[in-house]
Amino acid sequence: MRSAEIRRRFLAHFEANGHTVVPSAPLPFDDPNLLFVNAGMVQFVPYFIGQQAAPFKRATSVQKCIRTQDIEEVGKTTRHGTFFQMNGNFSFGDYFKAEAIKLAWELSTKSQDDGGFGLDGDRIWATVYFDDEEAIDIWHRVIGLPMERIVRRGKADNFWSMGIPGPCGPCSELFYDRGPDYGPDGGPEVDEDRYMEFWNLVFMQNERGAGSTKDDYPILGELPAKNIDTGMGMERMAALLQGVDNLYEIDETRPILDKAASLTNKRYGEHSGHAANQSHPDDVRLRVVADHVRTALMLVGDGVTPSNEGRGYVLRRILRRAIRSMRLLGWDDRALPELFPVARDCMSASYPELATDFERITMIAYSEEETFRRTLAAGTTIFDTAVTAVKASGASVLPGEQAFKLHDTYGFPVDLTLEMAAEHGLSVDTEAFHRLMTEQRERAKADSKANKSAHGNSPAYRQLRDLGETIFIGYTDLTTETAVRGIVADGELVTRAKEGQIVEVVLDETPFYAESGGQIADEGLITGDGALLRVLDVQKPLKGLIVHRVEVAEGEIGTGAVVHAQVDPEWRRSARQAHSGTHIMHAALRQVLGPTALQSGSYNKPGYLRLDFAWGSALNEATKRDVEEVSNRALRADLAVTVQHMPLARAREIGALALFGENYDTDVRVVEIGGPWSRELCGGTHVDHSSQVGALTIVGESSVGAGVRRVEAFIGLEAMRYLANERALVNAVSETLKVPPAEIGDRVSTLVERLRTVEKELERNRVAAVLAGAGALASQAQEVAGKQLVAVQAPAGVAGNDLRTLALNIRGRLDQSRPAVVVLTSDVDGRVHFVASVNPSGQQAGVSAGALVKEFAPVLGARGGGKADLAQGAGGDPSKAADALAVVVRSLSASA
RNA sequence: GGGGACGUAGCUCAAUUGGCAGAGCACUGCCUUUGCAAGGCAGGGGUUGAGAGUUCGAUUCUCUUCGUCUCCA
Repeated sequence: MRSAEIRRRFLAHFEANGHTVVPSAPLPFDDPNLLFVNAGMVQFVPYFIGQQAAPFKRATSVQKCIRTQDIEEVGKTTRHGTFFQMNGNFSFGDYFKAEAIKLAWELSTKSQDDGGFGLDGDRIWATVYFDDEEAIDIWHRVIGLPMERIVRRGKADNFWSMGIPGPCGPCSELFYDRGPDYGPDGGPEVDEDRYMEFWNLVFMQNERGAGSTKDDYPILGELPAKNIDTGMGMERMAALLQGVDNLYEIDETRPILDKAASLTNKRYGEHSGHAANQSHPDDVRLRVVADHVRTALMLVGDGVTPSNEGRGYVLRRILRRAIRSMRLLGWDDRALPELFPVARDCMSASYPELATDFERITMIAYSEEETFRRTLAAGTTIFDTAVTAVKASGASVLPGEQAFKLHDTYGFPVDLTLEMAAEHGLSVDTEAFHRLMTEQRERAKADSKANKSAHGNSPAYRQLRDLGETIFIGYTDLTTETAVRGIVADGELVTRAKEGQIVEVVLDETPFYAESGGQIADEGLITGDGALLRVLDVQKPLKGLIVHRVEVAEGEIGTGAVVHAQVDPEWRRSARQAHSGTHIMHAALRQVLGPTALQSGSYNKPGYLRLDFAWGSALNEATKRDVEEVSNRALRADLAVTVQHMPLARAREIGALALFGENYDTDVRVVEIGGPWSRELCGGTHVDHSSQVGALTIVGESSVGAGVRRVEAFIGLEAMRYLANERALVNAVSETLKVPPAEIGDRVSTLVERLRTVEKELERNRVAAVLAGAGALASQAQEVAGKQLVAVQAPAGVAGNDLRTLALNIRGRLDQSRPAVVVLTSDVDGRVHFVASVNPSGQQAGVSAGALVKEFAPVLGARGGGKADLAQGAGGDPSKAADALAVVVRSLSASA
């Protein structure tokens, strides 16, 4: 049975049993503590912890998940994959243990003809928490599972919590016996390879307290509303139903593996035993490729782009690991263009957007491979020099420091270092390498820990949020009378704030828009009770909590005070223009460049907007003009801006654009400009008609990373002012150059050209003037101790580099077969500049320009120095020049 | 968020305790040669990313800033 069919049957089974089908949340999730969604229940957490009322009693989903903690183990074992899909069913205070167990059992064992998975019930085992008699009873008496296939397990295996105080509870896991080929008898306690876990049922029934370790915490009491959270591993079920050993061999990954094998002329499984730990390194590499390529496809599909931090870094690592695994298999060409289309064909049955979005996805992924190839090329040269150095020193071990530096600074993977070192007959000090890696890891960890305790998720916010949601009325009103619900100073709840303090204030309701969706926070005032608060920033640290950072400009403010909140209307008007302008620019970009140019981030504030979008190359002038033209035509057309609320699914149906990485509620706000002309999910504040935006002018276009470009524009009055400025500038230049504006370009380039020629000419003349006296000075050469010596005062005003040129020229005029020494001084604005130069013959005779300078410079009271062939310096008293030159003569005759 | 490295001619890169900014390829001209990565000679091309500091003197050292690459969290 194919994975897509497993998915379909799963959802159908639970939908038929009263569950609402909820689409998968995007992988990048709106939670600072979570890089990616890593379990099916993540998007339902607010319902489980009671922060929000669940809109449905029962839900089911197939959730995309990513786990990278064990990325090094991928391919080596059968159980680790970086991407997987968790099929789940959830109950929020509705059905509990009996129903959950029954639903799971039914679907697992129902015959395939009847829409089930058709597993043999006699080969299913269940584990339960050791004292969960209720679950044991259900398994045995209701389902009919014999007692010998019900296994009691401890807290580590069969008790679930989120790792922090909150809901928790026992679990029950379903295992399938894959038969004696896979390992010894005896159930999951003996061998979890033969007995494969495929479904975990969590019975959320208790409250847990704080604890020190993973399974050391008190279980406090029973929850008032009990919940069910289950997870059936899609890949595991697929492996069972497709009769393959592991998740790398199911229908959604095996074709990628086969493609990699055929490219590299490998035969998968040729050298490996049946058990996972008997895998040949090539087989491990093939599995890594299959796993990582699929994961990367899903990540890029969900809007993640490679970068050097956060989510983007995880993606980069995965892509690069895939590429270098191919390299280790012997494939040096571009690998991703061969593999991504295969991965797309594997996954698009369940995720059709991968096919429609494929051009954008590959643009990002392939350009990352190009970047990596450049990195590898640079690293290889550095590697080669390191190897030559090691060989030259007669050693046979490449130091760990070298391997670490290659990895840390130049991004050259250590496994490639190992492989290439071996080709040169060298080993690598891996112990030192790992020590350095650990040091770096600890540095980063210590830092992030120090950072977390500093600010982060303050409990004060949580307390305030528990008092209820802040009501946002800013879509319709800019002022309101309301009460101060709480004040936070330095992360602590306080009751009062004095004049001059900067604190955070939470109100019962607010017209202030908190920064989100790229729109900057509102500015304005909060007054009342004799106090005047200037609003500096507005943020939403928790869902449903709006926090105003304010400066207490006058008076004092206390909790409970009735205040008047007033958004600056001018500010808001401009902010609305900018935000609507962003949508218009986005639509215009997609109209001109095609649907690939999808927004990946934005920022807008009064008068200004910035939009990042997926695109591989710089926009030329004509394209920028086109985008501007389309945008401004939309403004002129005076399109109506409308806002409506609808279910997320409906919004997707009508093609509303959703931003990557944003987490949307099931009920979303859709902003339309001219109906279908621009349709985006957005919580921002907008104008009523596009003409109110006024004007839009692009002022910059740049790159923000591989495959992402950024446009910046001015909006409304700012756009007009910008253009007016430009016009004034052009007029000024036109007037100065005395040419019409249209001819400025030509005029400037001829001017620059001419200036350059004249400067060259001037330079030549100056040098010629300096060198004019060279012959005369050279003729003043004297013989001192068998050496030619020119030690003279050059004309005044010949400074630094010119003096050097002169000295070298004079030196060139002397007999090169014999030692020649030139020392010149010059009076430059009351300071002496001097140069000494010795020809090669003179250096051989033991005369050093540097040493000479050190001898006579003190006579002048100056400093200088240099090398044997040339030395120079400056400073001191010009009247001592003759004395200094005399020192030179004495020194030369003495050295003879 | 923390660490490392790099910004030099159109491109790829040099420049030994701070002391004449170079090479190869590309470009222009001439010569040689009937051509398909030809040879010779000559030449043009630089604000050493930007700004400040230390110094007689900074591509080199220090600080700031911008950009690129990279590792870790």
